[in-house]
Amino acid sequence: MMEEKTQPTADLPHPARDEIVLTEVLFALSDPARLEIVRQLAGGPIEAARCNPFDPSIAKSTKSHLMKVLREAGVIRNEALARGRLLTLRRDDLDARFPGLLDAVLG
Amino acid sequence: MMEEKTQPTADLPHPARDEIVLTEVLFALSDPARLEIVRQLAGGPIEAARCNPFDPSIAKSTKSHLMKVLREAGVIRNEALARGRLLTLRRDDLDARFPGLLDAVLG
DNA sequence: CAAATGGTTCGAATTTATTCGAACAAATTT
DNA sequence: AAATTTGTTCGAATAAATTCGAACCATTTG
Repeated sequence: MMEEKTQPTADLPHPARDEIVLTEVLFALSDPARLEIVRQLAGGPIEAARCNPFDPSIAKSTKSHLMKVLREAGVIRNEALARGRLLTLRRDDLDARFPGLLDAVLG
Repeated sequence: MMEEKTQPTADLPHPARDEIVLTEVLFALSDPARLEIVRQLAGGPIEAARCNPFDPSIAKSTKSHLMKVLREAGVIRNEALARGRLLTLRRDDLDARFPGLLDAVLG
């Protein structure tokens, strides 16, 4: 059978609100680089290209992986937008699922 | 020179309140077994022997390690008490440092 | 004093996470 | 249409975390 090739501008899987797991969210937020991304997104959606994890020497595959961990935990949404990607903090879902958590983490 | 041998009932090091780091706290809480311990301690201090990480097949060295991660992150206090150890959630310190975080995590 | 209880530490083995470069693909620009 | 920009995925290398048993120790119990 043909192997499904990777689809770059494809829709990436996101957990539904009720599938978001607390320990996975905490883990996603427990990395300084990932937490910094979340802080940037707290001000509103950002295009991925404009979202820099303050370490300029980071490989783009590494940055992509940071986004993947956040996305799979349900912390951010990552959607195709024109040539790039739009990153959005899932504030509504997180607030509904774990009231007060995001506010506390964002300080 | 004599090597300092391990001191079992010794005072273990704890970070001061202002040394507690958010990402380390989040990491400590991101493990289900550790989070369960914290939930048990939310009701008040418990003797370590009475604090079970719901997996009965766990080695005692593993349990000790779980406590170590929580202690070094500043989440719990671990003090000598008679033959055993008394575990205390550092609620005051955590509330002062990261208001609302513990409440949000404990649900 | 001997044995049992409770718990830390060390070292080794295993499992997970991180990081990178290479390959690839879609949309845009030239 | 070719080149650029943007960003995912894969596989491999490395780094970190977890887990266990063994050794050890201090206090209490017999």
